[in-house]
Amino acid sequence: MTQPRSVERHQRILDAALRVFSRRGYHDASVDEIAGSSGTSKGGVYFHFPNKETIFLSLLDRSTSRLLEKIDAAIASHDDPIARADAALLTVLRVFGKHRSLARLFMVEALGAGREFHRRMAEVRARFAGVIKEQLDQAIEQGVIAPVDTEIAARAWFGALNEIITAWLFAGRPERLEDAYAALRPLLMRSVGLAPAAASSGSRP
Amino acid sequence: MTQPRSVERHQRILDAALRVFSRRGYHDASVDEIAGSSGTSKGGVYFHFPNKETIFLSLLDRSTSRLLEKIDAAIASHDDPIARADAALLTVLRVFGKHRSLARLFMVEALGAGREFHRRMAEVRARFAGVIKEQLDQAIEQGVIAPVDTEIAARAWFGALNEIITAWLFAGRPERLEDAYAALRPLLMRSVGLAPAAASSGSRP
Amino acid sequence: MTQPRSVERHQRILDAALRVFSRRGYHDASVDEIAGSSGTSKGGVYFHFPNKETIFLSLLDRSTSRLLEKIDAAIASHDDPIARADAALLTVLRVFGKHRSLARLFMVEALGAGREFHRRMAEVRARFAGVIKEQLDQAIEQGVIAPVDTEIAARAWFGALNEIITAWLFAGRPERLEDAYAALRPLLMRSVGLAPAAASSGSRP
Amino acid sequence: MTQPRSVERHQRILDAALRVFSRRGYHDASVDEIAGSSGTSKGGVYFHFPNKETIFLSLLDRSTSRLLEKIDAAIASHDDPIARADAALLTVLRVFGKHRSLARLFMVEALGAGREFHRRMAEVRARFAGVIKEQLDQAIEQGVIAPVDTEIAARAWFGALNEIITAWLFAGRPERLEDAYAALRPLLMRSVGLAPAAASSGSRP
DNA sequence: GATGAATGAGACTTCATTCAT
DNA sequence: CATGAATGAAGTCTCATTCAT
Repeated sequence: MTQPRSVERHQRILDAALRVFSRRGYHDASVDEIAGSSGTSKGGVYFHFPNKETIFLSLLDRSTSRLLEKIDAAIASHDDPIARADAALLTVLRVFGKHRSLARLFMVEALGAGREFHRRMAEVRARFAGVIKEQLDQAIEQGVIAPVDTEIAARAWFGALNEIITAWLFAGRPERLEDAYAALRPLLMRSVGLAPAAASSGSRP
Repeated sequence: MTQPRSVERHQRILDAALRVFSRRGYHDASVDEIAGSSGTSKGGVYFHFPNKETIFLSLLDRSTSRLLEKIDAAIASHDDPIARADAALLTVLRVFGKHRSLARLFMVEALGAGREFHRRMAEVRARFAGVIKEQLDQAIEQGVIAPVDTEIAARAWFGALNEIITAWLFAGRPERLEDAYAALRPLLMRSVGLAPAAASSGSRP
Repeated sequence: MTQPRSVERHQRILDAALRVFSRRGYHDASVDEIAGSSGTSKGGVYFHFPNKETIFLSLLDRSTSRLLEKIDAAIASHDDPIARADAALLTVLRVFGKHRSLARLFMVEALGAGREFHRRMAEVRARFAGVIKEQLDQAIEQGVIAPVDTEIAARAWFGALNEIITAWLFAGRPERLEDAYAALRPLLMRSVGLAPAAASSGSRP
Repeated sequence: MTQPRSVERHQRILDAALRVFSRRGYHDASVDEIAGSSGTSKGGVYFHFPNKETIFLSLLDRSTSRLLEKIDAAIASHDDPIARADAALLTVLRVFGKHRSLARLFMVEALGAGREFHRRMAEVRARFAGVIKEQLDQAIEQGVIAPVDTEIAARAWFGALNEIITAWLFAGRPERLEDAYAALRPLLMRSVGLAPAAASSGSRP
C-alpha cells in the first residue's frame, strides 16, 4: 500500500497537477494532461486519486502544509511578535515569488474551481490570517501595540498582501515580488500604530 | 436597427447572466440556463452575443461601469480627499453588501474564468485602485498626509477591502458587510499616517 | 404579383445565390449571406422563396435554361450535325470558362447538395447529353458517320468535357479552358470514326 | 499501443462511415449515426479520429489505395499497354458496379463535401488519370498508337467513365454497369486511333 | 412587402470516469 | 498495478425557418 514506488508516483502526480492546474486553470486542465505530465497513464492517475477534484484538493492541502511549515519555521526564529508577523508575510512573498505556479494556484485557480472549493478555500485563508492574528494578539498582550481588532487587522494585512501578489501575477509588476514589500511594510506597521522601523531581514534574525 | 424590445432583451440576458454566473461560476454556468433564466431561447442569446465569453465580459463591463459611476457620484459629494477615498470604499462595500451576486462576480468568478479574463480583470482592478490612488495623491498634495507610495497604498487598501468582502462571501461573516468597515477604517487611516477620526457618513456630506 | 420591382428582387436574389453557393457550397452557404449579398433581409428572401432548397433549384433551372438557350443558338448557326455538336461543346466551354462560379455550381455544388438534388441533376445531365445525342443521331442519318451507340457516345463526350472542366476548376489548368478543346476535339471526332478536321470556329459559320 | 481490438475498431468505424456517408452525403451524415452503425459510442469514434472531416479523408485514402491496388494487380496481368488500360477501366467499373456506395463516395460525396476536399479530390482524380496516361504513353512509345496528347486523352477517358458511372448511380441505367463498357470501349479505342478489337476479358489474360 | 429579432432542433466536440486486458 | 480504449453526458454554437412589428 505505502510502497515507496507508489508514494513516489503519488507525489509525481501532484507535482504534475500543480504544473497543469496553474498553467490551464482548474477546468481547462485535463486529467489526460496531468497523466502525461506525470509520466503516467490516465488509468494510473485514477488508481492514486478517485477523481479530479480530489487531486486538486490534495494538492491544495500539500501546498498549504508546506507553506505553513515554512512560515512556522520563519516565525520560530524570532521572538518579537511583530518581527514574527513580519517574517510570516515575507515568507509567503518569497515562496510565491519563487514559485509563480503556486501563487497562481492559491490566488486564482482555487477560487474559480467551483462552489465546492469555496468552503475549503475559506478555511485555508482563515488559517493564514490566523497566523497573523496570533502574532498581533501577542503583540497586544505584550504591550507592543495598542489594542485593535486583530481579526480585521489580520484579514487586512493578508488582503493587502494578496492584492500585491495578484497584481504581480497579472501584470508582472514589480519584477521581483519581494521589492513590493519594502513599500508595503511601513503601511502595515503604521496601520496597527507602530512607527515603521527598518524592514526585518526575514528568516535571518 | 435597435428596436426597444431588442435593447430590453439584451439587458434581460445580462441580468440573467449575472444571476447564473454568480450562482454557478463561469464554467458551470450553461448558456441554456442563462437563456432560460432570461426568458429567451438559446438562439436568442446567441443573437445578442456571439459567445459565452462575450456575455461574461459584457456583464463585467456593465457592472464595472455602474459601480464606478456610483463611486464617482459618492466622491463628488465630498471635498476632502480622505473623505472621498472613504466614500469610495464605503460605496463598494454598500453595493456589494446589497448585491451579493455582484460581489461574487468580481471577487471570485472573474478570476477563475480562465486565462483570457486575467488581462481584463487586471485592468478592472487597476481602475478601482486608481480611484483610491488619485485621492491619496491629492491628499499628499494638499499636505493632509505625509508622502507615501500611493500606488502600493491604494493596492493595499483595495486588497484589504477585497479580503473583507471575500471572507464575507465565503463565511458569511460579518452579517452586515458594512459593519466590517468600522473596524477596517482606522487601520487604513493609520496606515497612511492619519489619526483615525470618526467615520465618514458616506455619501451624505 | 409580377410587379417589376418584385421580379427584379427575385433576380437579384438568384444572382446573389449564385455567388454565395459557388463560393461556399450548398451547405455552407447561409440564407443570411444570400440575403446580405442581394441587398435584402432574410425575411425578404423568404418572401420570394419558400426555402433554401428552392432557391438552389430555381437557380439551377435558370442557369440551365440560359445555357441551353445559348447552346441552341450556337447550334442554329450551323447545318452540319458535327459542326453543331462541336458548337454545342464549345459553347459550354466558353460559358463556363467565363463564369467560373457557374461551372462550379453545375460541376460541384449541385452534386453535394444532398440526395434530393440527385434526381434533378440526373435530368439536367440527360438534357445536355440529349442535345449531343440528337446531333450524332442526325449525323448517322445523314451518313456522315457510321452507326454507333449514340446514347453512350453522347454521355462519353459529355463526361470527357466535364472532366476537363472539373480539372480546370480544381487545378486551374489549363489557364484558358478553351485551349483544352483543341486537344480534346480530335479525340471526340475520332471516337465516332471521323477524321479530325480543322476545329470549327464556334458560333461563327 | 495498437491493440488488435483497437485496429479492428478503427476499421469498423471506417466501414460504417462508408455506409453512412454514401447513404446520407457528407453533411447530412452525423457522427452519431456513424458511431451507431459501427457499434461504437460517439466518444469511441472520437478516440480514433479527431473529427468528422478526418474520418472522411481517411475513408477516401483507404478506398483510393484499395482501388489502386486492384487496378495495379489488373494491369500487372497484361503486357500490352492497351490491354492494360483496358483492364484498369474495367476494374474500376467492376468494383464500383459491385460497391455502389463506394461509387457514390467518389463520384458524388467527395465533390460536395466542401472546399477543403477539393484539393484532395483533384489529387485523387489526377492519380487515376495518371494510371491511364502511363499506359497511353507506353502505347505511343511502342508504336501501338500514333502520338496524341495523352494528358488530355487520359482525362477524357476518365471523364467518360465517370459520366457513365454517375448516370448509372443517378438513373440506375444500365442495370449492370459493366454492360455499358461494351459500348464505351470502341469509342475510347477509336479516340486514340485504334481499330476497336474484341473487348478484353479484364483481369483474365 | 420588408425587416430583424427570435426559435429550437441538432451538430460537433470534449472529457471525467470506467473497464477490459 | 498500469495502460489505453471506450463510454456517455453535457456543452457550445449554427442556422433554416417563423413571426411580430
